[in-house]
Amino acid sequence: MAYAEGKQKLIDAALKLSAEKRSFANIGLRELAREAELNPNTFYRHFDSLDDLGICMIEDIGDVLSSALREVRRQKFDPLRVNEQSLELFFNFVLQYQDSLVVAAFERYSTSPTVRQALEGRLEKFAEEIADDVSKMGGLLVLPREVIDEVMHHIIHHCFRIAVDYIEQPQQRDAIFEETRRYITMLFLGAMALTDSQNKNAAQ
Amino acid sequence: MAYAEGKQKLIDAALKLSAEKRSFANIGLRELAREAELNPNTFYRHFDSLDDLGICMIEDIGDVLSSALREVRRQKFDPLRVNEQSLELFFNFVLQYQDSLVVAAFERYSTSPTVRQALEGRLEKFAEEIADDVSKMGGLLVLPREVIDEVMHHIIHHCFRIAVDYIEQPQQRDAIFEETRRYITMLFLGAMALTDSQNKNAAQ
DNA sequence: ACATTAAGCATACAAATGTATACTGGCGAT
DNA sequence: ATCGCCAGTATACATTTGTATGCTTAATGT
Repeated sequence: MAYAEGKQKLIDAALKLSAEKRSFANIGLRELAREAELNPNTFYRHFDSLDDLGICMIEDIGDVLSSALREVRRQKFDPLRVNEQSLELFFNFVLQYQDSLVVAAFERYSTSPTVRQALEGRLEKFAEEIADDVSKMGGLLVLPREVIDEVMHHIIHHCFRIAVDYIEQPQQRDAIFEETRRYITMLFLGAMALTDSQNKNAAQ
Repeated sequence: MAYAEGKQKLIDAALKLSAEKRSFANIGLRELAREAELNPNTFYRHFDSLDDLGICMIEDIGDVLSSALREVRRQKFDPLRVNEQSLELFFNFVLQYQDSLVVAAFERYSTSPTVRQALEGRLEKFAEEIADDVSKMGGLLVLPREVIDEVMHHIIHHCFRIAVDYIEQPQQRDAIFEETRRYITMLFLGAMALTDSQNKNAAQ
């Protein structure tokens, strides 16, 4: 069963306003109701508090991004030759879900610990999912799973950060694209070198 | 000439409240005056708007961190063997300037574009300063200056992000410390590998 | 067919907020 | 000695906010 009409309207309004104002924290209950074209008191029918709504919003965003990302990940992805194609997929994805991404990026440092926590969990899940893909297919990669996780963790955080820049600075998009590709290859190369040197040390 | 007493009080209050609430954006003028133990209207004597105060606050933070960091950077720093000592210095620095760091980390994604911009500028300056140090002393490092800049840029951003975690999750500090050390070595190793392979390609 | 419940509305009110106007004390320059 | 200015204050007011109470429907279960 989907959410009641009003509840969904309020969540949508929250997402929109959060993206606009770059903050969920200073949105008022009345402001929300206005945007959703509902009576202020209707809020109470669906939520206990603004925090409650915030968590619902994050979950909503998580679901949207999660299913969309699953689609993206069907594509081939060779981490050592990060090709234009897979990154283009990602950045298109970013542009398509602008609001969700901006809000997510922002709320990572947000006021409410509960909201932050909900978000952090989602992020780690993403990293794990992609690490799964990589480790399943990665022919060239001789990295242990834990290292892949570690690298993926860094990449996810990087991508989230620059996603906002990518959205808001259209004239810089090519540069960001290239920087990100370099970053990813750099990380994987570094991870291999580090793993290598540790193996040698252990063998001595 | 330093700021007038009241002005400084307001800036300090803003810093404190921002750190507490993890947001400068939803601090009210009256709330600010209350914290500074001043009459609400005194605000207008010193600032045109809350944004105006925000920029002053960022500059204040920047000055504090900048001079403190300069002290830290007097120490030796070998990027390939990131030793406990230099990282410890950094993390002690983080703990010492908690409020400033938390606010800075937070405002990077904040509401006001002007405040964000002011902050972004400061961050890049830090990265540059440290890159200077590294390139001056780095005996082992055969990296071109631009690559050092690039790596430093990533490191700075990483450090800012995890600084908040480091502050707020005391039981995780050792893990964060270790993760950061690995990250830095990984990045430098990767940068070297990447530069190498490009040189080879160019030589062919 | 009727009772119950969920979802929404209108009205109301105390509290807090931003801002305008007008006043006070101190300090430096003339 | 006093004039003007700077920092701070007091009072006032319209606006906005969160929330409480009670009313209307529409859907639902029995």
